Amino acid sequence: MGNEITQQDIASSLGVSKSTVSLVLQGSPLVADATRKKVQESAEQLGYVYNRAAASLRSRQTGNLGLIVSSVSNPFFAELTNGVEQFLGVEEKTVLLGQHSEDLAAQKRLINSMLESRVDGLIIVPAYGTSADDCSRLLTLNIPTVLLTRRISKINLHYIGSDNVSGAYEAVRHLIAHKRKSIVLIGGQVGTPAHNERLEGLTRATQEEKIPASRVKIMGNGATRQSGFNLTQELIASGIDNIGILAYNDIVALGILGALKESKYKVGRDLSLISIDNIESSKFETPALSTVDVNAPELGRKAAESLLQIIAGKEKVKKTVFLNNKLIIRESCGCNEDKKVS
Amino acid sequence: MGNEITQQDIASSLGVSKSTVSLVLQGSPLVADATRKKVQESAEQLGYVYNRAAASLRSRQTGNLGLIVSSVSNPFFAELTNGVEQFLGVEEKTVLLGQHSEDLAAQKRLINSMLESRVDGLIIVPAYGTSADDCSRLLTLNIPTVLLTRRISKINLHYIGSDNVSGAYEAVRHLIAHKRKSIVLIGGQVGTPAHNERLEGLTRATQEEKIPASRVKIMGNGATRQSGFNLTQELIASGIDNIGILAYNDIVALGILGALKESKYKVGRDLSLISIDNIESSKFETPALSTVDVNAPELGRKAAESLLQIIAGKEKVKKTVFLNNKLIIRESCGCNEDKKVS
DNA sequence: GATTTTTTTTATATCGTTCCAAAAATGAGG
DNA sequence: CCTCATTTTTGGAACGATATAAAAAAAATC
Repeated sequence: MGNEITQQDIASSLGVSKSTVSLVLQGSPLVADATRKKVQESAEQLGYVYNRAAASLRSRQTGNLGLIVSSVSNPFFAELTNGVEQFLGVEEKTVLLGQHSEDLAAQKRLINSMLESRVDGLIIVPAYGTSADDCSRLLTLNIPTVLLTRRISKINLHYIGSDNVSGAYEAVRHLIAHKRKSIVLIGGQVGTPAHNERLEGLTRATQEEKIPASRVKIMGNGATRQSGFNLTQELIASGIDNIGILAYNDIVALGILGALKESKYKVGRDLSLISIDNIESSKFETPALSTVDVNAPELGRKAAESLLQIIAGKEKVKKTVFLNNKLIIRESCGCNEDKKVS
Repeated sequence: MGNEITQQDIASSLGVSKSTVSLVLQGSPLVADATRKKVQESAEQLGYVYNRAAASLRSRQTGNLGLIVSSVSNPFFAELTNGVEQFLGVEEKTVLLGQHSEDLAAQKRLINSMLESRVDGLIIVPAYGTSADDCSRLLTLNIPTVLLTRRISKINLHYIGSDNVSGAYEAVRHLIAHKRKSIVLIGGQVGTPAHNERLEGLTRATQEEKIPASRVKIMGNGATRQSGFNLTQELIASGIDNIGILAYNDIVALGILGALKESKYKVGRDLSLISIDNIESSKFETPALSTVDVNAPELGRKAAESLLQIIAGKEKVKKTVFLNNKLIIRESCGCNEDKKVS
């Protein structure tokens, strides 16, 4: 377990001061080239490993960034995580990962743990039901924070997400273009900003197209595959007639697909289904999912990029950013069954 | 950005020494109950946040553990990550996440970054082609390390993985029980330990059942959905007749399924398919995948548990642990088509 | 060669905690 | 009340780096 090599050891081995060594290892331009080279060689040769904890104690920057998501087993969050990690890896930052599984207590523990680790900043997909209060710590401590894909009302924090309203709007317009007579929104946590926004887009489209409210149905709650399955079974039991389904997200859509597979209804022909997210596997389903691409990896990258900007002090004012999304037409809407619809 | 609250501040506010405060916050039993309570209340009231970097500088324990996987976008690694994180979260450890995407240089950067963060230990799913040399740093620095699901030859490190040999063996025996006349192994990185082991299990089964070597085919390389798709197209072009396919893993199997969907062959009827892993979505595919359950979350948990043991000094001798797996019969093998096979 | 300017190096204090050994307080036994 | 054992508290060094300001060395100017 031989004692660790420190900058002092390098300094001693060369007869220079540890200040000089520190400067070299920080990549400072102040030190003479010849000296720099000597130091680097000695560091290499001695097997020196930079000690970030020690450095951060004095410099007040850890290079650690926290990422808190629901669960990486959910492909959407996995893609988000992937995007974040990809960007930050290149920037030589270290990612502390936490998963709250929609448990507020777990989320609280995670945030606290990351504060103890003195993360320079934090990217959070807040758990359902997170209140402004739950984030008060972040505000009083003034930790650079970006909320990702889920907003919290009455709180002044940066937010990056997809434009849910326009996404849902485009999707529902397309459903209606397929001559579907009624529209059903399946899944999602009713009352959350994300659900409200999708509902708003849906409503705007149905109103524009004069679909009476009686022909619009909202079926919550839950954003899992299982809940998509269950809700659809309910729906089938209550009777389906030429409907257009907007799935809260792809995961829910997979459950919907599963339930319909066991029924007499054929997706695309008897009904149209469009969801939101465009996770990687959605194009491989049968039928391939028509879905609104929110580009999760890009969302992750943008959040990470944004966070670094905030940390660098270049974004004083809290911003809310909606990334554009794009309706991807595949099979589940019915575009391969009847004539294509623009 | 008001200055931070330190243990000294708590101490001053109560007129005790910072040593006492430190003891309380470490949960030491040495301090009197009344004092403990005072300190805890004051800490709470002042909004104190423990500084782990400072603590670890002196105590030489960071509570940070590194996890390096290929990519969390791959559901198998996501489930592994989930298991690890779940276990360590409860143990109050912080997980530093890294993804190498099978890039050796990236992996090297990640390992180095984690060493700089002074992780107490490391769980690694090594990138393809990782040599003993690439891990020499870990050995000389004597960092507690667990290799997860992928072995590296000629290196003395703890390893936890699934029993590939028996998994492949059981799967292939089942394929043969379905009266499939030839056996094809699709996907995987040929030459890696994991591939060799699965091949060994396959070979043992085919030899036992007197399938001549001429009726056994190995199709590498690649462990992605796309490679499964491509290899299967090749296979179809070269002609299929009553074959049993062992897919290297579920992801590859998804590609295989995709390619066959476009062909005249029906999985289960014209051929049998069994894969390895049992990722969550495999039961939802059409047909549902028959697959060898390796229980990825459990592998992750066990790796984490094991790592903590090693860190605690309770596992001096390097161990290689194979977790049991279990063949899960669903549809893709054909058990729903013809009579069930035991 | 003396003076000024620029480049390079360094000494010292400091970050917030834990460790250690010793001091102080408390309790028990006579 | 004194002694001894036990419990509780404490001061100060230490961990390994960075920041700061000043010193030393080198280069430029006259």
